[in-house]
Amino acid sequence: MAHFTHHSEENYLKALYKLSYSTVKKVNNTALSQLIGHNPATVLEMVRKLVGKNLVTTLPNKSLKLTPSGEKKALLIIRKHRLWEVFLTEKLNYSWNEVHVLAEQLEHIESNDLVDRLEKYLGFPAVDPHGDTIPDKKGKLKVQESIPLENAVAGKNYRILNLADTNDVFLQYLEKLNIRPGKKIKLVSRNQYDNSVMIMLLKKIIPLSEKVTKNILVEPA
Amino acid sequence: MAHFTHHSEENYLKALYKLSYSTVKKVNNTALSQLIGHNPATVLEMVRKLVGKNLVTTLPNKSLKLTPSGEKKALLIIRKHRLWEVFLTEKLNYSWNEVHVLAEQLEHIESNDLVDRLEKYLGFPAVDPHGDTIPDKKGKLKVQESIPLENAVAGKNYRILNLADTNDVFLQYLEKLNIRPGKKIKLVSRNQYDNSVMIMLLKKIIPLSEKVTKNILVEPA
DNA sequence: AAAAATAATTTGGGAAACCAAATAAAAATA
DNA sequence: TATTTTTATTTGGTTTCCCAAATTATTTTT
Repeated sequence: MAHFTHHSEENYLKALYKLSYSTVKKVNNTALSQLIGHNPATVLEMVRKLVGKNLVTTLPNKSLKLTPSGEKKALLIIRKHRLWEVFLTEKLNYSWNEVHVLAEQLEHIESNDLVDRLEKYLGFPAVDPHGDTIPDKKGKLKVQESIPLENAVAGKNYRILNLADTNDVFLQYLEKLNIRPGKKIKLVSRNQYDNSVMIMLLKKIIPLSEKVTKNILVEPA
Repeated sequence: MAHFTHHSEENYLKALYKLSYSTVKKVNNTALSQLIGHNPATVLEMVRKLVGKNLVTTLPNKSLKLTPSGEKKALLIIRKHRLWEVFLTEKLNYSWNEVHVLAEQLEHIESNDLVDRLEKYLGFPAVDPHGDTIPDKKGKLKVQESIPLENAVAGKNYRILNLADTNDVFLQYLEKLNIRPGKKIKLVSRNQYDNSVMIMLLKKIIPLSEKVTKNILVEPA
């Protein structure tokens, strides 16, 4: 039986992925045990199973690493998690700090097609409510370099990277507002009615229309 | 740990609920084993556990019955199942005959709040895509008085409520004819020879065999 | 009622995920 | 380097949900 094996297995993969990008000096059995809150013996057992499935490798110094296929699996789970989080906040009005627990359950629903449809339904969001980028259906995570300000998250800080429209009027308009690549801003709020936003730049609040936010590329800062 | 115990348990409750409203003469261990596809020994074990939790009782003649609290639990699972089915068809464009498998997974997500919000988001639908009524958040199911189209009266208007056969071929046949729960039809005439009927749907006359009319449930409209 | 058929129950296992406690190995420190 | 501390591994459990095969009711049929 397929059972809910995958449930546990997926949690291990996700944890290993997290650790690999965390500040933990060494991703070993102890670190993994602590993160997922299971006994080291249990963790060892599971890791061996994952090694057997070619999802994880243990380096000579005993630190753990996802194989390419393991990493892909992890990213596909993270994709599900983040898309469900978007759904919960955007459609069901959950606040962004209460969605995590629910998404932990939803991420284990077995159907890639379902998540692909969900993504489409949500309008292909670039980031989840926490501002983390969402891997694509192949498990590729775009390096977070640039997202349109349109898809940015209220309350977060950003650095302006690029302007996607070379129209002169547009550029001069931004210039007057002191908006240009390199500047640091905070997305204060978004108006659901017309998708305009308020940003804060150098202590000043500035309103920007949807058309403008579509053409300002930023990165989290 | 709470684990996924509930997952299996919930399936048993749901199965018992289904059986109690089916045409099965006696809801006993054998019937339950066959419906859920598990070994009789396994089923006996689970039933005993459920009896211990006061969710099921065994009558002196060994037939099984849900207690009030067991039935409520069952109905709350069915509520989740049906609301998720509505979501999948209405929002993610699944066709109504492919949502069942996915809803089987989604119905086990633990959060009543989530389903309540989902219900609100979907506009408090009365029925799922198959035409089955959705229990309310207290586990109450409104009774719908439906009659098979077979027994309907020529010349009267009806609304299709439900389809009594889940056979795929049957469902696809109806799908092609645009016949599904919610549609309004008129019974134009009945052929005494073979008990076939003519119905009118959207100005078009459609013939239906006796076998088909036995499995289409309608209410006067 | 006796035989046959059917249903319920018991018995002995199995796999998956867990754990605590003991031991072995490795790393850090004195 | 010797000692201590930390980490990895082994060993011997546990629980949950599942199975097949044997046994014991219980019903049905003859």
